[in-house]
Amino acid sequence: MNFKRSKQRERILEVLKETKAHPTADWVYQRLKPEMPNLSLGTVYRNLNLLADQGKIQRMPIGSNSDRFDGDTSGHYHLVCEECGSVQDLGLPSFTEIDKLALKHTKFKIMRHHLQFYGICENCQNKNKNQSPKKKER
Amino acid sequence: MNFKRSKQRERILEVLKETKAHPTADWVYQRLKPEMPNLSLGTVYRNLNLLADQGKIQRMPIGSNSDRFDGDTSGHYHLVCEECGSVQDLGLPSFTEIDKLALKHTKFKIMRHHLQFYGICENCQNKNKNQSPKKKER
DNA sequence: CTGGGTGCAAAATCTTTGCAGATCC
DNA sequence: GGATCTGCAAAGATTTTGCACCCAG
Repeated sequence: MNFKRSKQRERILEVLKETKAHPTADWVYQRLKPEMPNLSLGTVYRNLNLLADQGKIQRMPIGSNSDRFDGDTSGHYHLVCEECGSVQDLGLPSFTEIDKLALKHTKFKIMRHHLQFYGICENCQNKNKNQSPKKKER
Repeated sequence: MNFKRSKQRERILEVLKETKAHPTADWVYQRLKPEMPNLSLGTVYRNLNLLADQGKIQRMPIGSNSDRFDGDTSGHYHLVCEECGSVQDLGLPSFTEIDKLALKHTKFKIMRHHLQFYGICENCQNKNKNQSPKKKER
């Protein structure tokens, strides 16, 4: 494939690099819509997929309703709040030894791993002191 | 909630306990359709969600197009083939210490974690010796 | 000029849901 | 008998795609 540059793709990548929000396609779309009124959601999807295939961003398997993407491609893990669905980075580097350890237990050709922690974020912990729990994130 | 038993729910749970396929809702539906011709996909979804909420099965965050479920709720990790999309269990118990380690790095209230390895399964490794790679599992 | 990229809208997937009738206790 | 479940079909939500036009190289 011979890629050309496009303003849209460049901005999408920039937005992902700038934020810590681990956004969905629609979040990126809403974020860019004001400055690019003609932007279409289809374009956002196409470029997110393209960038992920090129390894410039990461698709995140957190099991939420919609795909999320991370502009930080360094090895790191994620905290997923089961109350509000938010995602944060864990300040802990990826354990590269895990792949080697797993290799010993399978004939699978392991390339990488993803690790997510599930729980309740600080914000929701405080909220719940006064309120009853709600919300169900699939 | 006051749950009643239903033939459908029982069979759905049994099917999940019996298989190693980490199936999708549709897989379960197709599997049961012959013996329960009136079964509807909506019922399968409802019961999978119910069983997952009750902790009798696990919803798997592997980032595939459709949700997958695991009837094995013991702590264990998964191997996801990026070629064919199949999922296998890794013969390695869950590292419970990981949660404690992560706790030290965040105020997040961590309840559990999920770990997936991505790569190429044995089957696809052999196939690729003669063929060109194909397929793209989102 | 020409092949990739975009916008738009339609289509494709996957999942949930409202409702009437069936089932469980 | 009454709450819970199911089947069915319609609706929702998310993501992909066909096509005509646009733009980078």
